[in-house]
Amino acid sequence: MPNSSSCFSKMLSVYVDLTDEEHEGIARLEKTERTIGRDEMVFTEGDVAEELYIVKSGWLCSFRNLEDGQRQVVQLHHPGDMCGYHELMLRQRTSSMVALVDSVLCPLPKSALTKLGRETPRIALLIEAIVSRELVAIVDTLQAIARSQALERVLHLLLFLYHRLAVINPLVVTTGNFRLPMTQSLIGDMLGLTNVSVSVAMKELERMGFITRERRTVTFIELEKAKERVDFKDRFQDADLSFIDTA
Amino acid sequence: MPNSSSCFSKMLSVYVDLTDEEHEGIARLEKTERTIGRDEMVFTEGDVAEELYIVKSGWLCSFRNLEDGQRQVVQLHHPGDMCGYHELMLRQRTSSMVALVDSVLCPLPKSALTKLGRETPRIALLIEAIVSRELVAIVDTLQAIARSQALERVLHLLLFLYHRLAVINPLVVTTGNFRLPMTQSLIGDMLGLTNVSVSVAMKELERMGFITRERRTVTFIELEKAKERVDFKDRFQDADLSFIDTA
DNA sequence: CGGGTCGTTGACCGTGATCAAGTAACGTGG
DNA sequence: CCACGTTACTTGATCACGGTCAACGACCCG
Repeated sequence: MPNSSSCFSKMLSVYVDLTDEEHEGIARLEKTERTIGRDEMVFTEGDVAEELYIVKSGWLCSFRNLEDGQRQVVQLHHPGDMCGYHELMLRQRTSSMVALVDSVLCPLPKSALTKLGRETPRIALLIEAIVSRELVAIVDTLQAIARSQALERVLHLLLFLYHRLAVINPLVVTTGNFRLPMTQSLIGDMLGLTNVSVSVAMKELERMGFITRERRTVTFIELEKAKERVDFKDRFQDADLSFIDTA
Repeated sequence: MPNSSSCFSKMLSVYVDLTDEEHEGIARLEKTERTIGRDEMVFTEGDVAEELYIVKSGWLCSFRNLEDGQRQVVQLHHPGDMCGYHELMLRQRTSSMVALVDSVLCPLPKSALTKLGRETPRIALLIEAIVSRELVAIVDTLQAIARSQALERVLHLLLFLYHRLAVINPLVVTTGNFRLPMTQSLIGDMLGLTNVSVSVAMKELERMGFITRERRTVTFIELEKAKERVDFKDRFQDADLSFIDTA
């Protein structure tokens, strides 16, 4: 399989030019594959955390089951993402991970990072940078939850997904639409809402002319107005990794 | 200044035994110091992000000013923390940072991480691990905000601070108390509440016998009951970094 | 055709926001 | 050391958003 077909390489290449050696290093990481069917669990809260994953294809979701029966969705994972690194320092999984659609993962042991650091230090740094950006994305979500109401929360999520998916699929930009394989309950569990308020919010977003919906496909009609409405910042732009080469 | 006095070394040593070489590597990072007075800004949203910091002493806080005049506190920084790394991959600061009390920082350029990766790869990995744990902490906050009410949110924050401060100051555990140099408005801005509900929540926590307050000092009376109440998980325990040495 | 999941709609209610007034603590200068 | 002004905290009244409960409708699959 040619290197160029690696989603992870593709994601990294958005930000730096990879050398042949680095391409090979990544290809080695993706040697093994694991196929996950829809609704299948990759791991469960409390499991011993030994691996990280690179998402080759599909959609996955990390979540926690709370004591009172509620659920908190922590993160969504798309092709090209690294995931499962929340427990890099911890013995046990702090969340469970489930596939929302049939997916393919490349598992790698935590120690692969040690190796990576020695052999291709630039990649190791890049991963560090990407983790830190993921942190910014989660803070964005936190802010949306803490400081805006249902409508804005839902709109923020849709905008985030639009921009995230556009990175690996330019079609999203040209058509303005993307598939959203999440139930409204799941969206609610991500945003601290109930399925009811998600339903109301999405209807209202449609009525206001921001989006249209067709089954599970969402189309943005007024992207710019939408971004303005929630003061959306695209963290996938504005990258600057020049520090990696100057040492 | 002897290496052992470095807060950062102390934090790292909690999890791995550092070699002399590694101690020296850290000491080099902390060569320069910058003193920050109370209420002084370290950097502001939109600034070009060129540095990271290690907190030598004090309390600092990262926050964002929202369009509508609200504020979102993103993170608190204590002695031994690394901070300012949210923008590792980004050109511009996504938040501002201010000192809550007189503080001392050690600034280091982003490129120091590149150097660190080459010279003391274990430390680089450790930093990576710590960043990922910070991510877990922020997810914990997100969960508290999204899925619990005012009383529980405030209690969660107090418990977090108790355990965080205990890492560097054993006195916190023996006395059960710590200083909280935050106004209730600031606490509200962290938890998505108003100063009013924070006030009510703290009064109620006192009435219920979880804590007592004396000025800005908080004392836990019923620590275990409190942890149970919010299902608090101490992320500063349960560390496992064995993967760092096996490569 | 029938069972199940998912989404929509409506009625009611509770938590916390908002507004406002009053109290306590702090810092500054006389 | 006190008088003053400022900031922080407390308390109460009102209101709105979203939760809860429930029923219904749409779509999917066997």
